[in-house]
Amino acid sequence: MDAKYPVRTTEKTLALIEQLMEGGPCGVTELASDIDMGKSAVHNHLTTLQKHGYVQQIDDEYQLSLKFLEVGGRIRKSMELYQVAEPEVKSLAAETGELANILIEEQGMGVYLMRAKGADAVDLDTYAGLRTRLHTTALGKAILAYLPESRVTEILDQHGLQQKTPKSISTREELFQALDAVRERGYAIDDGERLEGLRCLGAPVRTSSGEVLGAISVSAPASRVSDQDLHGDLPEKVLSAANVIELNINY
Amino acid sequence: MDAKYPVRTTEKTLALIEQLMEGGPCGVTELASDIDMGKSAVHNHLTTLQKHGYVQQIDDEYQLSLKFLEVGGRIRKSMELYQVAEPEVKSLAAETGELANILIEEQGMGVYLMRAKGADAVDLDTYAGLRTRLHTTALGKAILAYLPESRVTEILDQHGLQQKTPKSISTREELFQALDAVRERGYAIDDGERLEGLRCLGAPVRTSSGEVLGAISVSAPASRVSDQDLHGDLPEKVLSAANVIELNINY
DNA sequence: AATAAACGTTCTGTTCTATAGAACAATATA
DNA sequence: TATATTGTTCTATAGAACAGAACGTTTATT
Repeated sequence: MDAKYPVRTTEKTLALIEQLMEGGPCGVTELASDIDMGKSAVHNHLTTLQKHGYVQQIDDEYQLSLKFLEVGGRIRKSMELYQVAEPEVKSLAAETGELANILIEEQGMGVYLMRAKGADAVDLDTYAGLRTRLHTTALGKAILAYLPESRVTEILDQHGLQQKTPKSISTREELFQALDAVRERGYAIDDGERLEGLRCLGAPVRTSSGEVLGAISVSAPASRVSDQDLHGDLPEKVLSAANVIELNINY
Repeated sequence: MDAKYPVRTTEKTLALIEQLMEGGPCGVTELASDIDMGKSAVHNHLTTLQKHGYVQQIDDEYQLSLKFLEVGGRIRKSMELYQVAEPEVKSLAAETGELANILIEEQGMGVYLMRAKGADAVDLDTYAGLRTRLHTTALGKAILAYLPESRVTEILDQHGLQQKTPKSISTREELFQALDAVRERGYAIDDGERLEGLRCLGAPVRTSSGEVLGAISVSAPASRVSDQDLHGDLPEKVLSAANVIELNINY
């Protein structure tokens, strides 16, 4: 995590990539001033990245290429959970007509592996690869509830409890109570904690030995999800999908 | 393309990433011998990449993280063609029940932006980010047909005409004839050229000024696509979807 | 049309640093 | 218990990254 002997040149390349990602296509001079490097050095880095396909030049501007999507796509494709869960999450979206997601934990953050839109799905700005704090979503809470407590506190120490909406969980006590509730029910609920008016229901996906691999969820506008749905029909569907995934993973 | 003053350290980092992508999770020693570097140097690179979230350590092995998916996802999301075409390609898949795709050209290669599976869709090993030779697919031919001829020959010089199946296009003459046919019809056909028994129909997406932005397609097993479909019903649906995309892009 | 400003790119000497190799601790193997 | 193999720490030196100056081109200004 700390890198005792960091490779400074690599860090500069990464800073450049980050800047191109945040700021979009850019010329050499502007980029150089943005990350505080000389023009020639930036030029050398850019042409090197271009040579290997990570950057391309369009209309006198440099920009990141879809090589990153290729690398990311291959990594995702190689993940067993993704292979198994993908068709199930799509069915779940089709069946409910809403938005269905898979999330995994990586470096203490939640990463969306994919989303599938049913016929009436809301259009959230989630996308494959998006990172989110675990405590802010039903998906994340479903994962946290089944991680070792030591790991949970480690994650809290690292990332804190940033609030998204007034309803968000803001203290550790509150979170641990919520996680207890998740373990009791077997699924997690987010009632407007991440986004006002949005209700989510997430269920963990675990191995036979109890290790948590990720979570799946359905998100829908509160107007379409009654309190009754939230504790009856919907959890049944999500838990059933999670169960099918677990069975297929454990052979 | 050539990088007159390449940053060698960055190239080593990229070689390491490439090796981790091809070979999967790996220890320091093995990785060092794979790419012919000292153990300590590899260790420094890995911890640097880890510090910035591109690599993670699991069970005494280093592996690439989904950070790449995040970067790739953000790049894709920022592309206007993707934003506009995504819902249309999904409808196309739903409507036909088959597999629908978007492809764009990047650095002379075709890159899949997304795929959408209809109810009966075949399960090809394509995925978002996958790169393919342009002359081997209906999607690629739809793009090549509307690129300037100078650019087409440039691409051929760079990437050649590798054959995938006995039916593949193997000479420049053959390709240019095929591209003429595409321009005449307005859509491209792949009848088993990429994969035996698979038929694809691709249509270009162009701006009002005639520039090609990419192509969309439907792929289906030959058993479900009659010769009649291939020149009647199917092109109509694909062309109509392409047209909707074009209208939405040009405002 | 002439001039100036700004750009991307080339090039080199100096400064900084990436790296091999040796040594260490920790774990696995015999 | 001894031996091999791993990941990691550390440092001197070989080597490379980079600032800055200069170049040719393009764009903006007067």
